Amino acid sequence: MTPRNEKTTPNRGLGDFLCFAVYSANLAFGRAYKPILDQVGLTYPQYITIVALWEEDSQTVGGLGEKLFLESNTLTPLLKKLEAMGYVRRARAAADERQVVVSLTETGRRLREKISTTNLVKASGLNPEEFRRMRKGIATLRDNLIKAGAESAGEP
Amino acid sequence: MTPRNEKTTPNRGLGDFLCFAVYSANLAFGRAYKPILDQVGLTYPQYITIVALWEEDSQTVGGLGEKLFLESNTLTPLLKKLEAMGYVRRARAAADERQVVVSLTETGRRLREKISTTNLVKASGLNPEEFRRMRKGIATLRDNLIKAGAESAGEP
DNA sequence: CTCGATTAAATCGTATGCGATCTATATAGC
DNA sequence: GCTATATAGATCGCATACGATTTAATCGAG
Repeated sequence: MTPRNEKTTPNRGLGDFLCFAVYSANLAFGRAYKPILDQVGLTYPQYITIVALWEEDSQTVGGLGEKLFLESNTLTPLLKKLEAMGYVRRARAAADERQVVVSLTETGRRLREKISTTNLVKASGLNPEEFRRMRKGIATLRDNLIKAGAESAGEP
Repeated sequence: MTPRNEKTTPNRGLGDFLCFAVYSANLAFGRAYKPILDQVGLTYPQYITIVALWEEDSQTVGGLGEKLFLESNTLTPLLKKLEAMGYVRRARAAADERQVVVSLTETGRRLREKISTTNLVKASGLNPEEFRRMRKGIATLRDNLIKAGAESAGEP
């Protein structure tokens, strides 16, 4: 019934999967950052959250989630840990008591000078131009995936 | 003491971080795969593990871990779930009882025909040539990060 | 003004990652 | 052949992700 069957499902290995390249590169980044972040007691996702707050302080949990592509179920526990460490404050918004505004403490702001990632940029092995192209390409890929998901979910 | 202080820590936002592009793209891939994998009851890491077994069946836990960049502490529970679902078998190697060999069941092999990722390739928005370049670029980036980590850890 | 619908966080359960440790097996020296 | 060491998985605890639900506050139609 199915002669020449092998051709229907070509023998693609892990190395042929773009998703695996991204998956494994993400693990590698987390491991590369670890020795640096250990010095200030941050995990990798906590660090990314701090970076978002350096860029714009005093954001709501929802606003932070939009930028980080995370929901409150992930962010709330993470932010509580950052608060317990003294890097951020969490306060209900006066205008809308449903919202929680997250702000950096002075200690949180000072982390910026304590965390140097220049070694990591070197470790990437990319020159500034390659670095920029790669970053843009991956961000576009991400946005394409999100857009396609939104379209197939809701109305096209 | 530190005049012109702003220049020492330039205002880089999330969008300037290659690591964040990779981090968020990885989340996006997991979400894009979800509706497809839900049909066969697999999670995204479980799927990647199955792909590794399609490429080469009957691997030890350690061998699988090398290809997936994962340790036994992550793989063992995942493989037990795949075994409970009937997609793989786990058996101690006769030659060396310390090793556990993981093999696909017939059901596990048949998943290959049931999971179609052509829609996802389209969703990436990349033509075959761009797709290939992106995949290679990210894999190289990953390998550079791993190499740099190994060098700074052990002897240079 | 009031009640149903909506929205923002938080909570809960499950599944990864991963450091640290444990157990069982295999190997090396003597 | 016996013991010390090394190796392969497994176990445990903690920190994300995330679907589903809950709680509390706001909004809106009447």
